[in-house]
Amino acid sequence: MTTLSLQKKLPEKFYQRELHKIAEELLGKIFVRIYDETILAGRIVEVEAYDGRVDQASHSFNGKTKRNEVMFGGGGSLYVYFTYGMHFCANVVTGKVNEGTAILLRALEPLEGIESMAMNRYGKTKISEKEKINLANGPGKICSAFAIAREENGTDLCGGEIFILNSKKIKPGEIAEVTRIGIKKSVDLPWRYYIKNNPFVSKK
DNA sequence: CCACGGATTGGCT
DNA sequence: GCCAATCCGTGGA
Repeated sequence: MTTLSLQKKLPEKFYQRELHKIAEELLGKIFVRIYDETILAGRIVEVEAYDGRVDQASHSFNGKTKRNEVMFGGGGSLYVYFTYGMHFCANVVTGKVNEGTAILLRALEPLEGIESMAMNRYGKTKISEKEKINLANGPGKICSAFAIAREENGTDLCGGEIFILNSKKIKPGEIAEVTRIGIKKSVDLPWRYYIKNNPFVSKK
């Protein structure tokens, strides 16, 4: 193992704070899933914030439904949804109960369990550098590589086999704050955050 | 009840 | 750069 084991798991309190503060702090942290006795891990390099109180692009904007109820459950769990008939996307739920805020994981830099992630996504263990770049540089790709699907919706990030490890904060100057991708509403909110010059970011 | 379209991806032009 | 693939939650009738 690497230095991963020296890092601490982020506690519930980390998630029960202000959405955008958490979004920026999530950059650089390590998203981990223990899956089939293998450690899968990637550094978070790109996220997007969604706030149903003011943001029409958020799934939670029109209030609680069966689909989005996890988003209203308070910080510290994983909100997974199915879209375009074929992809899953994973969000870190933030804030207080009934707030309806979450952070979409948009890109990870693969760190551990790369062969296992490659098998999940490409059906093979040996991949090229180009395939490694493409392993988790998109919200649907993350879920494919980490085998995250409907069953993982609502997973507690503080008590199970999916969690986030702490790491040094990324300096403000290293963080880009730009508009979000793939939405039709609230398109001008600069709520996409990524680590500047990181090759694993989905789109510059 | 039914039609619409989406927080995407990858392949083809 | 454009568009098909492929479900199903959601909202309007």
